[in-house]
Amino acid sequence: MNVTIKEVAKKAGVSVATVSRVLNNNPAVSEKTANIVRETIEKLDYRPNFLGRNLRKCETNVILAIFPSGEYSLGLEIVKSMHETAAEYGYDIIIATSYDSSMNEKRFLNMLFNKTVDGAVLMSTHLSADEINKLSEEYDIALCSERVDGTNVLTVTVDDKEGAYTAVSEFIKEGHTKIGMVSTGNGALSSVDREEGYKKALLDAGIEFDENYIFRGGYSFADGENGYRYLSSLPEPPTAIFAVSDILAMGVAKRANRSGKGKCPKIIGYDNIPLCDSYSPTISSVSQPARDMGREIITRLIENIKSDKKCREHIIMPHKLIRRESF
Amino acid sequence: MNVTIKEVAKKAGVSVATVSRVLNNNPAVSEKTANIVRETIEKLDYRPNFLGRNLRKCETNVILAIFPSGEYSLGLEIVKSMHETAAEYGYDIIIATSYDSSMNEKRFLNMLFNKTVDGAVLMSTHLSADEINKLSEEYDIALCSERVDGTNVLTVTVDDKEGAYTAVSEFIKEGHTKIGMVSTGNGALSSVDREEGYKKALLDAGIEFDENYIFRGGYSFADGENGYRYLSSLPEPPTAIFAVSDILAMGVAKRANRSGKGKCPKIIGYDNIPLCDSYSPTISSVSQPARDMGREIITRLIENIKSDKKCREHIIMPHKLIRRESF
DNA sequence: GTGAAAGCGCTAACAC
DNA sequence: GTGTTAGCGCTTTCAC
Repeated sequence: MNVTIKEVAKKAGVSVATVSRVLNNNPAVSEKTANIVRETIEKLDYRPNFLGRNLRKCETNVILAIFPSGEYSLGLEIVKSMHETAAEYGYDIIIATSYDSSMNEKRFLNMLFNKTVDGAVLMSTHLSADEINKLSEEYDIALCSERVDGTNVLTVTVDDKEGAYTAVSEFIKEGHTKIGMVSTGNGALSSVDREEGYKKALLDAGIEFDENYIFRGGYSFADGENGYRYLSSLPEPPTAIFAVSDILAMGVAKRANRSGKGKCPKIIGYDNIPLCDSYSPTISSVSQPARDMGREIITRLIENIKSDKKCREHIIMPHKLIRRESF
Repeated sequence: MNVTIKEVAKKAGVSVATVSRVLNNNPAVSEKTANIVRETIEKLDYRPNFLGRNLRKCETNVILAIFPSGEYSLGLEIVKSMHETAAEYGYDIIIATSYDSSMNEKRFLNMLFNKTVDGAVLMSTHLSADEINKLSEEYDIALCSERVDGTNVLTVTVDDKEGAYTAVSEFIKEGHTKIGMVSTGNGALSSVDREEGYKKALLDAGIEFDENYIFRGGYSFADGENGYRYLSSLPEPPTAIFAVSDILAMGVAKRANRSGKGKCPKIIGYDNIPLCDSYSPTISSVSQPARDMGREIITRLIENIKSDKKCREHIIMPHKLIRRESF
């Protein structure tokens, strides 16, 4: 067993309470005794056991971030920023990857129930609005980047509809009228919202919406490739394609560049992941302010954890279209 | 406060000891009482508080994985596999990203000292061999994918020298004699070893080694681009380039494809990350068996944690050259 | 098969 | 300014 607070107290000739006070920078201890204690701690190479502290305080200073999958690059950016922000407040982030399985997700949420973590950020979830609301009554949770209809919990998202609207409007501004979209078919609200934005942009420009111009698949690069294959096989293939993620856009770009069929369509992706700058061609994208999102969600969540009044705001962050070679 | 084991005991008309036994599937409790307890647990929606359990047992069933950075794709693969393996044993993995800073690394290692985690896997480290050895005397740690000279701890790596040797030998087999290398200059042993392999392959084929054919930079895509710029500016530019990571190889490929200068060199990367299949061109690569590495390291580490004899083996996993468009 | 009770390492109320 | 002491929620010996 390790050296405990008791041994420090004994060796330093003070009580455990005093050692604890020094440990927690309690000012009510004289400089002199504090120094003795600190020296003893040093000498004994004492490290406070957080298990004891955690049990006593019923808190762990750890926040769980549930991630859909390792390939979710935007999420990595957000998590990085969450890490940094959390560190400022003395919190740690632990990442759990659900691999898009609701079983995994529930397994991880157990960490809330059994007090292993103080709160959780869901970066994507399979829970229903009801489940989320119920969870939020007892625990500090937040949704990040993916809103869920009918929930009343702290949420940070970008306005997906607006983002898509901006992208498609840019296409239209440059004269495109046959505009394809590569979306996902799993009912994720972010995709649904982006489809809304796509439709609205067409509508506002007096272009008729044609369901055939939307391809719906999964999230992978290969899905992007399939999207291009499908769209380019239409009788009147689109001259511009909007994809709901950068990875999808890259899949589209790869196939488009190789097809040799006529002119390559213009492409805009979504998320503005770092790879956009590196891919060949570089990919235009609707940027979500990952850093700000991470900072915002963690700051608020920690406030919720510390105080007892719960902020349940839905914060919408601004987006930005970044133009690169693909458009 | 939540419902505790005490309340369950009271409600069920048994002692806390019995409830605890049921919780831990201790067979020494009669089916009948067990059922009553289970029903009560259900009824009260009782969730055991792990903080209590952890303190008592002085273990958390959590393993820390220290990651160099979010961009380390092979690491993501390994971690995924670590997750899965750990789950089988009832352990969780928490990921900490050091962003290649030794300060962060030390901060995270505190989790070992303060008992927040039962063990740690370092996927890359700035600690010295001495520090690691010392750490390993008291804590269960393991090195994964990056060995450190002079350490005596559980380690899983691929043979970097061999992997590089294989790649470069393939180039030679196809008639290349001017072979460039894009390496890193930070002294990481994996890079050093790969340079050794590169040299040995040349030597064994009777090709003279020329220091000018090695470019040393960082780990990023841009470093790969710089590597190509440098190598292609040599009086006799290489016809084949071996890069110590896939991201570097992609940077090389991007610049090479765009330069228009003569014929595009053949390229082989390292790690075989998923993006190799998706990049344009697809990238040939030396594959590290990420899944097996993750499984191996976690299985052994958990064994070490549970038993008290420490396996300190250095396990070397086999590599494989995957050929794609870039070679 | 079950219960009483000690104690894991720590913090915080209370007393002095 | 410092010490005493009562737990936080759980597991586990030791009785019975």
